[in-house]
Amino acid sequence: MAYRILCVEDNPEIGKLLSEQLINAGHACDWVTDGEAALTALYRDTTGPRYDLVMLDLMLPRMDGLEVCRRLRRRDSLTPVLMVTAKAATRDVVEGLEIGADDYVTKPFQLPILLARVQALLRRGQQRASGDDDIGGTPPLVCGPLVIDTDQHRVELDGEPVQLTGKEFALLSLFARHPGHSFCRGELLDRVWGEEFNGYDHTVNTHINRLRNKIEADPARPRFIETVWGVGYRFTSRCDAASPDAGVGGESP
Amino acid sequence: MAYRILCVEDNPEIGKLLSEQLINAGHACDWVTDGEAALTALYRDTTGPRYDLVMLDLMLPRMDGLEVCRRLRRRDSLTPVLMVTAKAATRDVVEGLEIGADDYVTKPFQLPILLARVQALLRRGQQRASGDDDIGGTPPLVCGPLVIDTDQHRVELDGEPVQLTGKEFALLSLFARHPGHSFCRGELLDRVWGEEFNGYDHTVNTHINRLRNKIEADPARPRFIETVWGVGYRFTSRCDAASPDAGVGGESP
DNA sequence: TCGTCACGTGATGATTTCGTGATGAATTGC
DNA sequence: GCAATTCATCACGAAATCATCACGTGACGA
Repeated sequence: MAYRILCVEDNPEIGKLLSEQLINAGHACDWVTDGEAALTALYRDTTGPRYDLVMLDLMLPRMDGLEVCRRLRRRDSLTPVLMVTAKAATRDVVEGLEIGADDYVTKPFQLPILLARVQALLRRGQQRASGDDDIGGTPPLVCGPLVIDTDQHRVELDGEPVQLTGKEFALLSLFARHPGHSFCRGELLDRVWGEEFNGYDHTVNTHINRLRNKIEADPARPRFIETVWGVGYRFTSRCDAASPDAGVGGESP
Repeated sequence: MAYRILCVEDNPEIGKLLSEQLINAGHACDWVTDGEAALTALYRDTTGPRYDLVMLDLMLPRMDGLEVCRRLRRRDSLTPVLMVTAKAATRDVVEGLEIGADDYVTKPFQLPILLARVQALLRRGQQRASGDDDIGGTPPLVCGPLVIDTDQHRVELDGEPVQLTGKEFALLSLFARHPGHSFCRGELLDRVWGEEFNGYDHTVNTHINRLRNKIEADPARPRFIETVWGVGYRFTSRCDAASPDAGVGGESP
């Protein structure tokens, strides 16, 4: 799938090579040659992040790459930054990473490695980007036997499709994006129903109940959605208890 | 900021070095020495993701590091993986990243760089957990073998989850946030039960008792929650007092 | 118009947690 | 040593919390 990448590189040979390769890999790549142009490009659109990844050289005309990164991070801590530079000293690498880079590659680089690192960053960044309202292009979320495709609004359990209603799907995908986090009922109402909804907390119970009946082998002993007493509910990524003796009424406290 | 890290490394020198350094940096680090143990540790019976980061050597006994990563990714696309290995060939790096690693460091490594990369991954992973919304953000509280995660409303002892009730959890996390401080019963009632509660002081006793039964190996000789005679209770300040045998360490009998 | 479906609410029974009293053990002060 | 506190531990009923079912409503399409 196509991602938007900003390449900041003053060396024309390297810049040309990189943008060609990135476009070749199927991405949309803009290439600028100095720090101020980089910031301009990054902030051109205020409605959302303009790029899914920034490749940043450090020694740049008009504004240092570190400074670009610093300013970017001041406004946007999400867009992944990959520093590509000749500065290979230990303290340079550490400084770059501490300022907010997500990865750091020193020149001369192996092109395949650089591209693989780009892919890894895009993959990771994309998962993060899937907020509560899902935009297209998000890869499915895999949680053990559960596959949740927010894009297609589809859920599979052990390869079998599961039919969920709107609220059930919204609940499950919220849970799956925050495995382990304990949500209280009010929080769930806010995030799934919307803050303007004012109904009863125990509406959540009913929906959790219906959801469990669809995805749990034994709804009384839920494997995915646990009850946190006095708090709310929590999604589990306890994937290993796949099927050894699921459903057998053994009592092992 | 304390995070939970799993270090998979069969070389005892490097494993020791890494886990020491990570603990030194304030994290909770478990160290295993082969691939199967890694998977076991990752998917031990538990709720939620067990670790915030996995450091993975590739050449391992019993199961290849790549295979570990592959299997992990089959069930969990979120936990960040940092490969640390001597395999430095371009195709190795590319393969590792493609399989699902988020970063790849070759041996011999510069320790400061490695630690900076760990920090960068944790930072990114934390945002991933919080996403565009503001969920999460509170790293777990680590007191030696005790890990208290307010976010997930979860407690681990020596890596094993401990089931606590609401009051028990509130008590323990209050204690853990003030190690060494002696709380009298009235103070505990005020801060855990609320000032409007008017019950008996010795209600606290019962809850401390129940709590000890769950987290102390020998409740009669408490390691965490000490009794201060005539005053109240105190959480041990020697948080690093790991249990002698059930530690994070490798397999040194 | 009717049937179907998703959803919210109420009611009921089951489960878990909580507070209290009672009793025995540990500690302190004399 | 001995009495007086103070604490640990256990059991039990009350209260809080949760699971489950049934029903009514409104939306939507046949």
